[in-house]
Amino acid sequence: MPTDDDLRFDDGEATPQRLRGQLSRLLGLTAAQTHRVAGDALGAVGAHKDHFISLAALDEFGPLSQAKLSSHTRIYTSDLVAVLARLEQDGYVSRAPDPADKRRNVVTITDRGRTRLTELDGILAVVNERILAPLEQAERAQLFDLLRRIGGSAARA
Amino acid sequence: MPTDDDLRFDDGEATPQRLRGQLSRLLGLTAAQTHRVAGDALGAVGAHKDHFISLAALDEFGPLSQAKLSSHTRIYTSDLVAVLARLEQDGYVSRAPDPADKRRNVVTITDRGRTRLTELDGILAVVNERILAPLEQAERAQLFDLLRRIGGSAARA
DNA sequence: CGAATGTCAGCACTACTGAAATCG
DNA sequence: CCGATTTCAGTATTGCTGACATTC
Repeated sequence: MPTDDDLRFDDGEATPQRLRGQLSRLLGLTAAQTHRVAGDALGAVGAHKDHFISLAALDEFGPLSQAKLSSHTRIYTSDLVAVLARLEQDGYVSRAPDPADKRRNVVTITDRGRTRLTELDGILAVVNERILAPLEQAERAQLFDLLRRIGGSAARA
Repeated sequence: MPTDDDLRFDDGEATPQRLRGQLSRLLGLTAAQTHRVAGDALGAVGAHKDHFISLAALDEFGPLSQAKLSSHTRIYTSDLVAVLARLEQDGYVSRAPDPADKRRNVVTITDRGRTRLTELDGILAVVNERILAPLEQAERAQLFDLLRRIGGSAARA
C-alpha cells in the first residue's frame, strides 16, 4: 500500500537552471514517478500495467486476435505472449484457436476478468487521484489536453 | 538527424476509452517519445543526456565533488563514473584529487566543455521547439507549471 | 570505530529486434 | 512464394542496489 512519501522525490541539492526548461527531463522525472506509484499499486495485487491495458481492450472491443490486441494496446506481440499466458492461467481471459484462421488465437475476457478489470480500475483511480491532487479539475483536463497535443497521435491513450 | 516522423506514433487501432484517462500511460507515452527524440539528437553528436546534465551543473555551480554532482543532477554516483570518464577523455572536464579531502575528486568543466555545453544546449532547444510546436507560448508555460506541480519536488528539474 | 567517497559488478525492468514454425 | 500470426530468444538501455577499498 502506497504511503504519502511515494509522491516525493526531494533530497538533493538545487537543480541547474539550464535543466529546468528541458521538457524531456521534466516529463521523464514525472513519468518515472507516476510509473512507479502505479506499478507498485498494481504489483501489490499481483497485477501489471499490461494486464490492465489488455483487459481494458478486450472488455471494450470484444474478442480479439493477439495481433489486433497488440495494435489496440501498443504492447508488442512478443510481449503479449507472457501477458496472456498469465491472464489465462489466472482465469481472466480464455484463448482458443480461431476456426476461421488457424494462425490466430481468439482471446476473450471472462467474467472473472471483468471483475479483475474493475478492481484494477479502482486501484488506478486512487493512484491518479493521489498524483493529481495538487490540481483543480479544470487544470487536470488541461494537463491531459496539453499532453495529448504534444504527443500527437501517440497521445491517443 | 531527426525527421518529421520522429514525432509521430500513429499506426494502430483505437485506444480503449478506459485508458485515455490514465495519467501514467499518457505520461509514459509522451515521455518515451520525447526521450527518444532528444536521445537521438544527442547521440548524433556522440553525446548523452547525462553528459548535458553534468556539464550544465558544473557550469552553473563550479567545481564539484562527484557526490555533490550526483545530488545536483540525480545521477547515481555509480553511473557518474562512466559519464565523467568519458567527459574527461574528451577534454570536457578535468578531474583531480581534492587536496583537502583525499576521498574526493574535484571535477571542473573546461573551456572545451563550455563550448560543448553550448552546442548541446542548442541541439536540445531545437528538439524542444519541435515537440512543443503545437502549443502556444502561454500553453507551454502552463504545461511546465502543471508538470512541476504534480511532480512535486521531483519537478524541480 | 562509524561515515563518506569513488569504483566496480550486477540486477530488474522495459522497449525493442530477429528468427523460427505454422498457416492463408 | 509471399505474407500474417504466434512464439521464443535475445539485445540495449536505464534506474537502482550491493559490495569494496580508501580516507575522514
